[in-house]
Amino acid sequence: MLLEKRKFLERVLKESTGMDDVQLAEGGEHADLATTVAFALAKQKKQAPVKIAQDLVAELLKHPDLAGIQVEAKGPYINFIFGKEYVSDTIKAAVKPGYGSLEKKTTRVVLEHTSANPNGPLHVGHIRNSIIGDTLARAFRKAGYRLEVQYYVNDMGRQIAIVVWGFIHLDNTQEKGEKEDAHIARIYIAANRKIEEDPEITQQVNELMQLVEKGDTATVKKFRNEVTRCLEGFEVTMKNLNVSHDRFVWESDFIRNGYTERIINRIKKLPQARQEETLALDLSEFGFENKYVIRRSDGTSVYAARDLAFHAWKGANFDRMIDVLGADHKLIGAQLQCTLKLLGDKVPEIVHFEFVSLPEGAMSTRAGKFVSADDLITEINKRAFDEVTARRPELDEPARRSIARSVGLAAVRYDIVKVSPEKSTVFDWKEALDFERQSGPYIQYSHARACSILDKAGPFEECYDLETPAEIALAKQIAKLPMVIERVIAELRPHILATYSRELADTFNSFYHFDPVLKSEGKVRNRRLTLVKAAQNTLKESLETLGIDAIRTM
RNA sequence: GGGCUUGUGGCUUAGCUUGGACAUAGCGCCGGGCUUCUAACCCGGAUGUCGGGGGUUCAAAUCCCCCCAAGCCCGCCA
Repeated sequence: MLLEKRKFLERVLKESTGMDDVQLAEGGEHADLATTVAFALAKQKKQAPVKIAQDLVAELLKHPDLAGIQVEAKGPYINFIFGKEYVSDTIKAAVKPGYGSLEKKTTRVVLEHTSANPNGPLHVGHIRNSIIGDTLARAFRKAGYRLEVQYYVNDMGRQIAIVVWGFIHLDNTQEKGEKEDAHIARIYIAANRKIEEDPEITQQVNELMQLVEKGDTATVKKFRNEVTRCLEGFEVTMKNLNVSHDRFVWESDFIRNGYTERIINRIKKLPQARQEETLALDLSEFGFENKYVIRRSDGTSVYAARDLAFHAWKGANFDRMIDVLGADHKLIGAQLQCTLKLLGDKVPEIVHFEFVSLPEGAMSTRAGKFVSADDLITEINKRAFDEVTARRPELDEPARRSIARSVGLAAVRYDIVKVSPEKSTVFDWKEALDFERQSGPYIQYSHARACSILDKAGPFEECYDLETPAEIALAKQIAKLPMVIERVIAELRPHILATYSRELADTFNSFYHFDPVLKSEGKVRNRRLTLVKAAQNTLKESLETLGIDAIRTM
């Protein structure tokens, strides 16, 4: 497909020009691939770029391996346009199940995402992490990697101590039908109010934290109990979002199993270590101004120490580590990477995403200012159900509910994954509830249309020779999927797949409009049905990699 | 104060890592299209000093410098 063709042309061009960078790029409407290498050569050879392009094309035309590829110079640009064989090879590959998967690799990858503090329900900021992380996970599996997805449970933080304090000292009755994580948030918010009124409580919270550090059985049990309840709530939310983890790793385990002590001992030996009352690292030579504290003066470890232990453990068990973290972790992430490098350990690749805020400002669990993921899902399912009911009144209620669930999920996931991670966003109800173009449901709809055609068609003989502009445009869009998967992995940017899937749906809808399938006859009908099958399969593979249900009807 | 990220038509957004052919698309706006494979659709039109200024280059939304604005970060918190 395009991926192979690109690699092939890159090699041929390198041989022909002697250039290291052959500047091969997508040619837009001019070509399938194009190069501007003539400009660079112009300087070297002191000739006009147009002439160089012409000469290079003349040379390339003699190349035996380039048969079937149209090569032409358009001014200084050299365009490559692939012929029938490329199109038919694409369709042959794309009708097969699993299209877009890359070859199996032996690399073991561990990917960590979400890892929200268990002090309240997941909100629309947390699920940006979940959805970016889960989409990356799906892309890694599609790209042939061996992958384990982990959730790092922060079970010894101050926030959890505040929750536990609240459960001991405040009215902690759970309201009827109240979800575990919502219950915990309510107590957490109330406890924080009390602390504001009475600063003495902070002392009691500190005592709870010290008891946990010491491993006091009763207190540890209380912490574990509340955290477990909160995680149960998270798992319901994540299941509703098609997000899953293979393993939950508990922070406090890294104290108990001695890993934290072990890494602290290794850190002590670093030349950057400064042991005074505290153990800290001086990373100023790497541009970090403040000292990086590893152990408090009272001998207890800080979060950073446990996090280092966690990553040392991951590094020993996996070839590649990927963390999906909010932009607020940029500094500590960089300090962590720096320290692991000094220790000679494997360093994680960190994907940072910028914040999601509300129109009225930043979200805060403590202040109770957030839109929970559960509320979003409830609202969107309601909206989707109304929409399905209006469009498909003939379907029974369970069928409409099922479609609505998939459509709602598609809207939420796509709305979040389509934006580049480095962009901060403001949560907007109107946009989140939109099912029109540039939405997940739009892509699902194209897929459902393709399924509908195939269902009505009955058996047909596959035919791979395409003719019309709309057919060929669709085939060439289909050809890009493997390259898109590779780019998502290389750049760790899942929104690339979101953009691609939307463009694929656009191209399919244009084809659908211009080239009738079921009404055409003979060979034309067969080749269009084959193309529809290829498009349907490519849409399905793309949607599933985005974690969106490829429903057959809607 | 220092650091990181962002700034693209009224709103949202792709492209920026790898400079190159008329800057991507949606919403909204204007005009068309359902007795025809699902109109959650399609076709056409209007709308842009790519935050501002300077520089590098044959060529800058893309690279460099300065400035402005927004978000985030700078704890013996996690």
